[in-house]
Amino acid sequence: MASTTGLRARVRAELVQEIKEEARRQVAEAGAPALSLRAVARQLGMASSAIYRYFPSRDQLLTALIVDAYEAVGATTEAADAACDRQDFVGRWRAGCHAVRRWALAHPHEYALVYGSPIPGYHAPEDTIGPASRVTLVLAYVVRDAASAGALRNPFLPACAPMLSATAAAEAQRLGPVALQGVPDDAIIRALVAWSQLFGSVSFELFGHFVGVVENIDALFDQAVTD
Amino acid sequence: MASTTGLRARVRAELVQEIKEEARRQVAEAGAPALSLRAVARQLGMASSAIYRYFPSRDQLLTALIVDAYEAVGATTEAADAACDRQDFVGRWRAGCHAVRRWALAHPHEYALVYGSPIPGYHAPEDTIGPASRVTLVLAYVVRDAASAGALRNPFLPACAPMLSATAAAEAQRLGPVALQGVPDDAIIRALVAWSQLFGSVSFELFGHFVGVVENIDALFDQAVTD
DNA sequence: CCAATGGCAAGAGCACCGCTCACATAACAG
DNA sequence: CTGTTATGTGAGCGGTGCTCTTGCCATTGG
Repeated sequence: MASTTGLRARVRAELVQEIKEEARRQVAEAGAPALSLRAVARQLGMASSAIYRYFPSRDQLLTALIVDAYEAVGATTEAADAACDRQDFVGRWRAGCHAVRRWALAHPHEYALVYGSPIPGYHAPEDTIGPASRVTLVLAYVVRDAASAGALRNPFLPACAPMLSATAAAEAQRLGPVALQGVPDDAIIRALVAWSQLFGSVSFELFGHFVGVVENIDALFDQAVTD
Repeated sequence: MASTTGLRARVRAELVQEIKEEARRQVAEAGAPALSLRAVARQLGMASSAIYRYFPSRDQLLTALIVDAYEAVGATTEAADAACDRQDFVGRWRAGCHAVRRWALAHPHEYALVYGSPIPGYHAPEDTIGPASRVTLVLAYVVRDAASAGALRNPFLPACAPMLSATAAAEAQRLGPVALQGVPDDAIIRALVAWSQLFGSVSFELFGHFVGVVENIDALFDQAVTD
């Protein structure tokens, strides 16, 4: 059992990897719409039709890239969080947010792939929601840990909060059964707001609706919104 | 002088309008990438090459649609703001935000066109920045009016604020020379954060990163972030 | 009132795209 | 060794954006 499977399966896996690498290179260079199966095949020195032995369609290839991108940003965010003092909740939160932003600036096209406009006819298969929630879970755990440590500031939420509680609980349930147990509803909502704000500013920065400011914006944002 | 220009120019303008309408229909139906000049020409009963008499390229057609979309969302936002009591700053702010969100939900593909991932090789020409700032200006004016009326809450910004002041002033200058005169820097920054948060949550909702909650999220968001 | 100019539509054509299919070929299982 | 199965090939279909030549016909100048 020198090889986990036959030789054939191994070279196949390698080729799948090569195709994805070349495709990722093209996406990083010219964006997702410019990804061409024929160009990938040309670059790899094979017939264009051979690609279809490994990916049944262009969309499936893109899906694979999307999953990889989710995993990549999730991994860097987890790493940034793991490098922090576990009790420094503010630091962990900021580290996570900055990791997301840094990754986005380093891989703008891949960021657009996962957090930009979706492919028009595209519906995400189930394989993507797991990797997609990795980065979300990092921040959710920070909030949970802070809550369980009693480090969350007093709520200053207005009167409309009660009607939100039910939906907040449902949202927490969807995110992950154990992610947000025992976290006050208002904290969940504030975290949700902060979470969408993070990706809003990153998108604005990346897509050119901003000019400068943003490093400061990001540094300010978490300090103003979470605790 | 029954016609502003010759008859020829008028029928030309009509045809330009027809092309844009059909193109907008296609974009609204299947998204920007699915826009096909040939399909537009087919629908209009003309040869595909004839389109190029009116739009030099597919990108130019898309640019025209982008400008129109900016104007549309800007107009509805302005209308929503104009319908409010001028002194009800919270109400004006909320009305503006909800107008943006309502328009986005009604025209998801056009929203993606202007606030989603940019076309990869695309650089916005100058014609777009004017219409683009219409909706921004509405909210900026609300902040300015609230500031001049002294209705802004006390700042609760942390120590990093000073270094932001210069960039905030520059940002305000860029936005429009008269838009944010006399507004405290910290208010500008909070407005900027709120502004990106608005589009962040709208994008999340539209692009499927949310499930429910969002109506409440939006109602909550402005109440928590501005005054 | 006629003729010339120039905007306009049409169609063929180029290079590219995603994708399919029939066919050769190589590696595997028995 | 033989049959099966997975893999690579090339032609081909219909689609795309875009260019170019050709010819029509309305507007305009004389």
